[in-house]
Amino acid sequence: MKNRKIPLNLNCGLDLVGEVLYGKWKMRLLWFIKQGHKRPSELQRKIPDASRRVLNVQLKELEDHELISKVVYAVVPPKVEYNLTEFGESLIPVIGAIGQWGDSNEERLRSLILAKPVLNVEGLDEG
Amino acid sequence: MKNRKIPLNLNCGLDLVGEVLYGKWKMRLLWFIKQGHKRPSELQRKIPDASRRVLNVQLKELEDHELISKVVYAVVPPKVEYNLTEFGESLIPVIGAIGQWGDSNEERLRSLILAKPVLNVEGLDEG
DNA sequence: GGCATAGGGGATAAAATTATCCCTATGCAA
DNA sequence: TTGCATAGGGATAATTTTATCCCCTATGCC
Repeated sequence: MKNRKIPLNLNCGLDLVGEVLYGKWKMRLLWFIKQGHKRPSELQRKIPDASRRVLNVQLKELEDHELISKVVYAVVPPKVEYNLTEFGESLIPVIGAIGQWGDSNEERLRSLILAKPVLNVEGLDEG
Repeated sequence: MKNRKIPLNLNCGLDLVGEVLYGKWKMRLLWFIKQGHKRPSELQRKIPDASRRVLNVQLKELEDHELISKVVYAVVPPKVEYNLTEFGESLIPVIGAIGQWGDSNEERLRSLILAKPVLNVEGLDEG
């Protein structure tokens, strides 16, 4: 999301959404914040597969895109809270729809995704 | 989508959807196919920013994930048609919701995305 | 001083995704 | 014979996205 070599396509709604929602952890972040997990450390615990650093970066982008707002409390140790903006809230039903489709088709998706075309499997000599 | 070094996360619906829908042109491909643009050359004309090769690759993945089906006619010059499967059809409302959110917020999104933090602008010497 | 907490971020490496280049094949038209 | 339209794909380069490493802030407490 820095200086791009390849120009952005911002032709249609899908392009625009992609720019703010593409990002491995972004939808999950929005979702968990919506569920009340507002602090960075909580989010990290909710998404242990992502490093703290990565979550920070993606949170920053969500903030830049005005989907979430950040409150920094002047206390020690530091305390930070993220909240959905109204704009971000309006995206929740969309994310909900995506997640629900995934949940509804969980088994099928899982097997499709894990099904790799059989090739060069050791032990399957053809000679 | 080949041999991955980093293991897949398939924890929740969002992860699963991501695996089949992440891909710069995939949602657009599904959408255009739904609208009746079924042949590769038509799709290419609809999405001129993507190369023919790239569309082929993504179409193949959509096919592998059973969201579309492919019909090859034994004619010359070659003729191919893609159609949404029932599974792919079920995804259309979701894509519709995403695109609609983007369309509804087009102006705001466009300015947010294009708004880059001012830094090192030439002509703004600070000394 | 050393440690714990809670949060941040620069630099760089690694991985994944996209794009580019160039080749295949067929029949018809100029 | 070259050119065009149709469709497909291997190999590799370029770009973008994620991940890793390591260090930083500030305060209170033992």
